[in-house]
Amino acid sequence: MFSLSEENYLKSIYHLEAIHGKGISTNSIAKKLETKASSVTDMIKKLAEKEVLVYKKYQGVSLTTLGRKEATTIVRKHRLWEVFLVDKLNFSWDEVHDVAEQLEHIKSPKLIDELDVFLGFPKMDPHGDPIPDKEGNFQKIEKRLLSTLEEHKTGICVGVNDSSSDFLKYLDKNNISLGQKIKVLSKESFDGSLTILIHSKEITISKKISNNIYIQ
Amino acid sequence: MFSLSEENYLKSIYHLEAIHGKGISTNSIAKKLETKASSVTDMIKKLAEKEVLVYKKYQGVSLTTLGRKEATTIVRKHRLWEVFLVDKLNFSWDEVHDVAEQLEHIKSPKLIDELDVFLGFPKMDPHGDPIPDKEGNFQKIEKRLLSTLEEHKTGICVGVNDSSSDFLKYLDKNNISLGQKIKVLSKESFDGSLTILIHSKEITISKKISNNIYIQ
DNA sequence: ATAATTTTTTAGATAAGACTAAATATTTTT
DNA sequence: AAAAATATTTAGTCTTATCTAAAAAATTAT
Repeated sequence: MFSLSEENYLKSIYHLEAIHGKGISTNSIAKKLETKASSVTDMIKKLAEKEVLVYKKYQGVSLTTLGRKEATTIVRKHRLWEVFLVDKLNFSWDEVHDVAEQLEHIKSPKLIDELDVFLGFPKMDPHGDPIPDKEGNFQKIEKRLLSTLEEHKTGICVGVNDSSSDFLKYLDKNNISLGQKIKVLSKESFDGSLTILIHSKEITISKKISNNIYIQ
Repeated sequence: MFSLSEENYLKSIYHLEAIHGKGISTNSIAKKLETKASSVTDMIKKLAEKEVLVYKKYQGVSLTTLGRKEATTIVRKHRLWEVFLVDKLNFSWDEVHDVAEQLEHIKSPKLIDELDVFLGFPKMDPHGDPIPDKEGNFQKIEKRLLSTLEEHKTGICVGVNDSSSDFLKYLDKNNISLGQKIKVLSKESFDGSLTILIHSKEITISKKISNNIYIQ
């Protein structure tokens, strides 16, 4: 059984491994969890004893199979709760994160599997992220950043890279949502900003924005 | 904002006040929470500083209006989640308590009010206990213990006094559920056991059982 | 009303998890 | 390859919530 804190470490390391591969540094974990590197060292030692990750002084950490399984379960719970909040309780996609962050720590295998049934085994959460099934498997969808799309080409928004309320509200304001067609009209080479066509309206978005939108 | 531990103290004191009135003893709180009296003293001081209860050394404690409001909210959350688990996720009434005990601590006013809407503003939880509304009001239902019913009289089961899985499973096994008609055929004066008619079947139940069933 | 018992509080200790500051490794720069 | 900069770990402290053991107050019994 893992504490709330341990679960949050596992989840963060899992997400960091998805981006950077094995060998996650103490500092990057500290940044992600908004804590201090010294706290991370302490916790890492504890988690290594529980055999959910491998740790060698001054080298990064890597999840074991056991650790990855545990982390996947937490991610599954988080994303299923997000679907519940949006589909059943009228939450918008920018309101779900903080609540799901709490709900993901509820311990009850029956709860989460019945929730999955109740929701109709959804494959995606409201931000386009895949939901692992009971066994921890999920489909990896093809996607690329909007910022990599060439001029005059069109893509369909399939996900976001940042689930903060601020960013999602910005997207809402500009009518950018999942399934939305986006055409790149022009690219400014100086700052990487894009002028795009969305809902037959032209808008210009910064590189930072286009770096957080996934298309297909 | 209250910690998980503080919330559990508030809830226990609230339930104890409902039975014994104001002035709850350190020891009774300790028993209810399965902790030590010394721990209770510590926590009581803390809660008194937060003005959710009144505490005077060597005298019991009483909730303030603020404290009662906070406790009512926790009870509301607990009971709404129980309804959700039974109505939507196929839990039986003996499986909900432990999970609801976790869910009641999730912090999000929107979550609980939307859940209330989603469930259709239920007035009762699966054990027949009333659910406080958004303002903290709930209807107090008339009820008495089955053990107080006279011989040859009939009542309808409207609640239970113990929500432990063991007790509820016993009731299931004997076809005793909410709304069920129960007729007392005879009362054994020696040990208080009752022979009752339920579902046109005669069964004998101990005093301890009849002391945990509410009828109307 | 005094003794015995029970209840409650105090004092001091412990564990989890976080922090600061200092020490030690490692990496990067020059 | 030494110096500078960065990253990581260690050592010691703090907070929250708990515990045990002992002291103090209140209650009950004689």
